[in-house]
Amino acid sequence: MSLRYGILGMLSKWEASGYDIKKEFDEYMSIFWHSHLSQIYPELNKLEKDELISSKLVKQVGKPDKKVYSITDKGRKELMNWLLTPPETLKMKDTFLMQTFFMDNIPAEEVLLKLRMYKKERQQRLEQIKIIMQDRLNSIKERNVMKSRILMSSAVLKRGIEQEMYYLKWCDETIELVEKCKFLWAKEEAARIEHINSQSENKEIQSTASATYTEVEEIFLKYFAGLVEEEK
Amino acid sequence: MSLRYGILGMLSKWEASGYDIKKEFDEYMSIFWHSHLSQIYPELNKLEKDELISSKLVKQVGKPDKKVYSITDKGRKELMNWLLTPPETLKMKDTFLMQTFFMDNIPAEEVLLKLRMYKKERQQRLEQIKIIMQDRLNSIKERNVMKSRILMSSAVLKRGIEQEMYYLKWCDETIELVEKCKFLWAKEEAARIEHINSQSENKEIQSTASATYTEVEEIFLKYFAGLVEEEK
DNA sequence: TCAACCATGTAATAAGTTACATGATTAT
DNA sequence: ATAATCATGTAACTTATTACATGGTTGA
Repeated sequence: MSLRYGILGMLSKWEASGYDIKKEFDEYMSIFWHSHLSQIYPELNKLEKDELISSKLVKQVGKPDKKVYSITDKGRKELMNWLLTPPETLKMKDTFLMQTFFMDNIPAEEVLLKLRMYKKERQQRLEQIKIIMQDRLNSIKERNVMKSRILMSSAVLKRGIEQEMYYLKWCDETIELVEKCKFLWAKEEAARIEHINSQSENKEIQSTASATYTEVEEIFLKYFAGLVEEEK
Repeated sequence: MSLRYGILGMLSKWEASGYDIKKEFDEYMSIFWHSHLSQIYPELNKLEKDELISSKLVKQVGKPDKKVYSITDKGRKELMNWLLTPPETLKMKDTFLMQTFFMDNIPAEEVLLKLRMYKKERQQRLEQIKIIMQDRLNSIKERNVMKSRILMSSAVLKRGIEQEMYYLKWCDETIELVEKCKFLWAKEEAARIEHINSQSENKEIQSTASATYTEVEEIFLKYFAGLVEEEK
């Protein structure tokens, strides 16, 4: 349902074609939403049928013609109505974090490799979004205008940048954690091999399979510093 | 596709029923994923048909019987394979941020109301997740064990807490920003009314419709402090 | 010349959500 | 009494993704 309002909101700012809207979803709006063209085009047709938007054909030179949509009064009312409605719960689908959650199943070196690769991905994304922000801030300064619209979209932009910044920071801290604790994988692997070689005394072996918390307490507390309330 | 591996990964840690898995998705795993029972049950059947997991019926007293699933060797191999695979791109669907992006369309007081309400929601979620973390950390300390499994799930937990903490901080800062800048809404509203009353000189009116950047520069720079690189 | 961009769509499939169905137990 | 928890599923529907289809222009 929200895609509908994402498009409607977008058209409350500027007139745009389906293609334009997709670009906005990929750039600025990618902080909170994403969508495919094959979903946007049918949705635009539905919105037009419901008379929340209207279209006009614009002929272009050197480029294919395009259908430019604008919001109607009815559409504006519908948008305002939705804005006063409680939001749907946040839906996160973070496959990388899911993999991380289960990464004890692969060797420590592979874990480090994955974390470093992902860090690069986040870093690139942060650079992208920082460029968008600099451009925006410069344009506001140059034109010397400030509107509630600019204010609210800037707030969202800030959230987007922070999200990336802190994800990146987490990557760094987690790489450090795994580097300091990779002996855990070696210990567990050794215990597994021992377990195969002598299956008779498996109870004794299981107790040596894991390290004690005391061995990593300092590293662990440093990793969680600032998040845990100190108990007295 | 990832739900499949979420379940498989879950079963690489403990044996569980569909109902148990759902609880884990709602609690610990909610940091990176969510799923309904009506999606989990069919997926479990598929996984069993593919021989990645196996089930046994466990009779219970005072409770309905349950089907407890465990991962097979084939399943463990499939999981490891997936773990070495690049993750799908992060998919965020944040309806609240979407609304925020378009909130210039509703009065400033409504914006503040929405921000304050959402802040409470995030706050409650943070409290929940902090309790989960405290329980986890205490149990590790008590039992005095440390395994790579605990390490990796703790890393994910940290990310979850940070996410909530910084979202909450953003709510606070954005509430402050809107409070300081709510005169923008009043100004734009006044200009709109003037525009209706005298449609002849609309060009002149549009120039007074928005405030200048200079009027809010100090507030704006404070809001973005730490995110923007200073230009010399 | 080959990829990328502009531009709009449909069709098939996959994934996710809500509603329906059943039924026992436990806590308020 | 009534709601919540435990437990497993199916059916209908909505949403999202990938593949297919078309075709001109621009830049490397």
